Amino acid sequence: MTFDLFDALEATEQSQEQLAPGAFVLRAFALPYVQQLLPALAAIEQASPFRHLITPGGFRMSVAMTCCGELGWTSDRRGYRYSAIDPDTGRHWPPLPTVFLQLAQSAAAQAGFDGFMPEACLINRYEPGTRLTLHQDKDELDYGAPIVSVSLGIPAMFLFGGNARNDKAARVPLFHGDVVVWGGPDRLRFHGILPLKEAEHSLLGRQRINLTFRKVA
DNA sequence: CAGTCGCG
DNA sequence: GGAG
Repeated sequence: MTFDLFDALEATEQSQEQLAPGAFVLRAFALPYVQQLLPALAAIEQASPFRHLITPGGFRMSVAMTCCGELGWTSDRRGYRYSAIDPDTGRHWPPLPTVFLQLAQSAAAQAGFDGFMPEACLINRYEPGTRLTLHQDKDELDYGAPIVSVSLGIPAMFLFGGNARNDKAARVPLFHGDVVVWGGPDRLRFHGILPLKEAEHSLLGRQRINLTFRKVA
């Protein structure tokens, strides 16, 4: 039988780790919000279903994505962009639920970023095998605001790299309820997710949901 | 190059 | 031969 610490670990008490001067892992920070988060997520998914985006290179992303908020992030052969309209439905993205905003603002403040006002929340759905290669979040006009990233469901190995693609990336296991916040001098750090291991979560099944909050403009 | 692939 |  195979078994390791990565499979067994899951933070149940809140704690804080500093990855860099402007980057923090807030363990279990989102747990008090989960009961309200999940029904809000179900409503968003019904209005703007998850879809696999195509990169400018013509490849299908393994993560399934949707968005909520005034603006949503999308990609196609023409490039990456933020849009007020969901290109799949032709309608506005669902509004940012109050509980989403409360969680994002309190996590940002906990990491030292007061007054965070995101207008976009990108929602990524991972299944075992799904990955996100090293990239920068640089489609926003405002790099003064941090990125707030919430993990729900099965664990994932987060890669936190440097400001250059070839910089060696730190590996940070992320579990249900963990929140990562990075901004200031670390706002443009490369980051990604290794292919997820097979796992099952009691609330979310064989999936990981990631909420990423950004101030776009 | 938010991708896959080849190489080592 | 597999992971990164």
